[in-house]
Amino acid sequence: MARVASILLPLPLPEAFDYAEPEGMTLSLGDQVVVPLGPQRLLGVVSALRDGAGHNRPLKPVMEQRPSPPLPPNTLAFVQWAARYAVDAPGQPLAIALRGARAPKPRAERVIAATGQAPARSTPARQRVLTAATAPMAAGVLAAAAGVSASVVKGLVDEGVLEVRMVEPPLAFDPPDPTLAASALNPSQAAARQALSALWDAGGFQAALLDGVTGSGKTEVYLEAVAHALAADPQAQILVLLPEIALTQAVIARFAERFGAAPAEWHSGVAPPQRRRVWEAVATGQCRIVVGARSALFLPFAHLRMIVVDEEHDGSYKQEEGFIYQARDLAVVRAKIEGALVVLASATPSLETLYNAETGRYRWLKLSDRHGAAELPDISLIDLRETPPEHGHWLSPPLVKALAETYARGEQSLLFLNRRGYAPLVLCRSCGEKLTAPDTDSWLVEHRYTGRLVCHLTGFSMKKPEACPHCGAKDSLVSIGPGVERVEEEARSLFPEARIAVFSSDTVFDAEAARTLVESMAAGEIDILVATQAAAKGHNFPNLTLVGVVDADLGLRGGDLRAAERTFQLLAQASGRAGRHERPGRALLQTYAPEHAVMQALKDQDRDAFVAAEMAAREASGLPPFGRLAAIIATGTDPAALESFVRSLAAAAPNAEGVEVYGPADAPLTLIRGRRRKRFLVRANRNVDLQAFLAAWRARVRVPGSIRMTIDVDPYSFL
DNA sequence: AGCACGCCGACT
DNA sequence: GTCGGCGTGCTC
Repeated sequence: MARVASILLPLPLPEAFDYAEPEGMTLSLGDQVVVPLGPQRLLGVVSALRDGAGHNRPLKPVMEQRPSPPLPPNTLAFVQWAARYAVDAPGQPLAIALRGARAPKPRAERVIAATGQAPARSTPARQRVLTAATAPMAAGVLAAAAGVSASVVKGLVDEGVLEVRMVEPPLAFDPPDPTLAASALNPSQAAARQALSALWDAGGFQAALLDGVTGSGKTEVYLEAVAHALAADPQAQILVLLPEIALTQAVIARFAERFGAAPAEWHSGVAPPQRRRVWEAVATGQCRIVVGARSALFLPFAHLRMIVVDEEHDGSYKQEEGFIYQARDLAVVRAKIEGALVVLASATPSLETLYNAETGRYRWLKLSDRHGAAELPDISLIDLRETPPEHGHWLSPPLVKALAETYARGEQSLLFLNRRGYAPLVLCRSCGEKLTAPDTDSWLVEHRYTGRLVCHLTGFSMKKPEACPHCGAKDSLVSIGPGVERVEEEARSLFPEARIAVFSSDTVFDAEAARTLVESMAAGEIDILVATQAAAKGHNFPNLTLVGVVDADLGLRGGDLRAAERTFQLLAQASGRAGRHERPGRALLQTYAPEHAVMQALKDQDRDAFVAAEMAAREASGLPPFGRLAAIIATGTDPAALESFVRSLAAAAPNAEGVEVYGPADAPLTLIRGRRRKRFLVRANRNVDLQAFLAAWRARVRVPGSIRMTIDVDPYSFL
């Protein structure tokens, strides 16, 4: 009797589909297979095998068993766990896990090599080519190295002096050498490294919080912990997660320097053939270290022993679209499944992580010393009610004075404002209309560099109109509020001689541009840098001694659960940029609410006070980490259909002890891309199986085709 | 996710 | 009178 194979497909299907194992094929769990689905052929993974006796309907056979490495059992288990956690179809995380397996294989490369034969006629150009052709290389590279045109190279190939070879790209990664270049650690770092090594030696699942202020040298500590693991277990694989791609290059360079071999890189910018190479090397255990963004968590590690989540508090770990997950939380789960050590590192840990550290679930390792001679900056608050900026300006007199002093001393300043563009809002003086994107009710942001109005939510953009599109009044549009471009304009008018640059995702759109700007800042070629949060983290500017936060209250106005926490983290990071070397730094925060607990805690550099106040508030209302949240968002183009759906959804909510359902309510962003949006918020006690509740609820309703429903477990965005 | 089937507007 | 818009539903 033929066997039945359950095949998990990378599609939003509710379950695995069954296929027949054909004659002459022997499948194993995790095998990559190609199966028919309707008219298409799809790559899937064997998730179960059983005897075919008693099957009740004819099954299509598996078409092909791929020779590629199988998905390891732990990875499959993790994919299934993640799907249940997110209350989504297992095919969603599987699609992420197979992203490398589905990429095309790296193609053989054409290279040119010398044959040893001498040319019949030698010319200076030909001579230069032969001198340059020391090793096989691509034709274009050779021509460029010799400073000749492609035709010289081609002529030599035709004559047989050079030949074309096809070279298979290397699949293997160079092994890291843990003994190579150990960092010198200060006593505090050495103690933390010791503790991490001890946890690793203890074996099995272990979790630690590596908690140290900016500049305390967390990276060296985890590098040495990685070295310990690599040396102790020659099979051990290590994953380092970073919140954004911009940081990967710097971390990869550190690893390459420390271990003499570059680790594998994994994020959305990696080319497909390279992904395939990484995927297979990770699945076979050949690749030892991966540095990547959140999706690297779904790589098919054969023998994962350690995961580092750097900047664990960073909101970028929350994936908000498609398959919705929090990579930091799933990293802990993956470590549990693998029996590995997970290290969460941050200068401003999330309240969730601090809670776990306080309750002893995570080992809490504190780094106290700031590296070298650097001291923490002096932080003071500027009360904008007492010393407001001039009308239409955004820099208050005390901040302007500090900028002038810093500039006069030949030192650098950073003006931090977490707002792209010139002005966040454009309105008509004549009719009062706020300009919004079509089919969306979020404001259009004015960008002066490009002369356009941009919707930051949908990417819609238009040329700034001459007249109000609503009432037709001419020259009536006014720009309200500041963005980085406007602050730059103001700084230029105050300091016309100063070298001023803007660092935002509009001026720095890729890793290369970021590196160039960071280097020129580090080299002292910029006096005043105006930056969004793109520049708040990770970089080290020795001559930066003043950080001015233009609008410290910005984050507090959002009114969502983590507003205070995020503001504290962001401002602590931004002000931590100042004075990281010999010179003392200072940070000035412009605020209308200097008495707010967040501002006071920042001024006193008292993280513990902030955390204690915030924890007490969360505990009193049963919010995370003391309770759990989920959001349900329903969208639809037809308001009446949406309304009737959310009514039926509300009516279907199961009754459960320790669970409250709020809603339906209009989402703060009522309209996006022509779809109206409604939200429910679910709050549950920690001991409630929130996923089971949500799954049961969803099973009770039929979602009409015109309505889209999204479940967001542990939401970070409340829009 | 594809892809097909199926009912309502502007064209040869 | 058709070609085609994408709304709805199914794929082991």
